[in-house]
Amino acid sequence: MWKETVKLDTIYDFDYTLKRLEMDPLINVDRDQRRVAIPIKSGDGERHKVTVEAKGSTPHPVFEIAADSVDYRKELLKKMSDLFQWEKDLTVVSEHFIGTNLQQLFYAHPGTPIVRDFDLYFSLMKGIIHQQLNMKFAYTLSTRFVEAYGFFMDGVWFYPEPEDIARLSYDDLRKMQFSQRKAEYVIDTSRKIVEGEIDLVSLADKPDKEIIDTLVKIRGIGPWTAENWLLFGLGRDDLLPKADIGIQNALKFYFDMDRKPTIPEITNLCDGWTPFQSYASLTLWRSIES
DNA sequence: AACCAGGGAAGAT
DNA sequence: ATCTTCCATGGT
Repeated sequence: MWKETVKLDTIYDFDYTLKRLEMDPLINVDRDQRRVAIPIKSGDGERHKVTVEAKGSTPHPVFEIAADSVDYRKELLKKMSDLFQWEKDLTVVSEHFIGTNLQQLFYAHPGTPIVRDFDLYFSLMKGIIHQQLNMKFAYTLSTRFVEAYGFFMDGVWFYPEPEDIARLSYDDLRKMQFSQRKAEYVIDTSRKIVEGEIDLVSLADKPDKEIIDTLVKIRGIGPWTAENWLLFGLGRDDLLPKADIGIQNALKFYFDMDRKPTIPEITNLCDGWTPFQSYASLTLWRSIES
C-alpha cells in the first residue's frame, strides 16, 4: 500500500467531478469522503484499484492517491494525472473565455476539468451504447453490459474486454434490451478491434480530424460518437459536438432562445471558443445538470 | 399519449 | 454532398 499527495497549481472543481462520475452507477464514488476508486490496467495487463481522495477545499484541492502494489506506483500516478488532467491549467481556460459570449457561464462554473474515461475501449463502447438514449436508460444498458461481461474486483468494475464482446451473439445483447442495431454496432466494432482492423492505441496519437475520418467509416460510429471519443476518451481540448442534444439545450437556455439553435447558428455562436471548445462543451452540459 | 432522448444508417435527391 | 426517413427502446 502506498500513498502520494498531489497539489495542483490550478483551480479544479473536484466536487463537481465526483458528481459527474457518480452519474455512472458502476463508478465507485463516495461524495462524503470526496473519494473515487478507479479501475485501471497497467501496461503489463495487471488490474489495479487506485483511490483518489480530495483533501483541500475546492477550488484548490489537494489529492491523495493510493493503491496496493508499490511496484506500479509511478505508472499509476501518471495514469491518474492523465485521466484527471491535473497538468492542464484551468485558470488559463477560464481567462480565455473572458470577453467571449460564454464569460458568464465560466464565471458561474469555474474549474470544470476534462476527466477522461478510464479506458479507450470503454469510452468508445459507451459512446455507441449511449447514442440517442436518455441518460437513465443509457446507464441501465451500460450497467447490464458491464455486470454481465466485465470483471469485479475489490469494489470496482473493470470494463469488458473487446475479446469477450467479440465472441457474443447479437441475441446476447438483445436480451438486455439493446436494439438489434446497437447490438450489431457494439459487437461488430469489438470484432474489428480484436482483429486489428481498428487500433485505438495507435489512433490516439493522430490529429483530431484524422481520428474522426477513421472512426466515422465504422458502421455505428457517426460524428457524435467520434467527437465524444476524442473528448472523453483522449481528453482533447477543442471539441464541440454541435449535434448533441444536451449542448443544444444548454445553449438554448444560456442564450435565452425560444428554441434549440441549429447547427449553423451554433457555428456562429462558438466564434472565439477555440482552442478550448471542449471546456465550453463540458461547462454547457454542466449548466443544465440538476 | 405524444414527444423526447448527450444519433446513425440507408435511401432519395 | 446534403436532405429525409426510418430505426429501437425507455423516460417524462
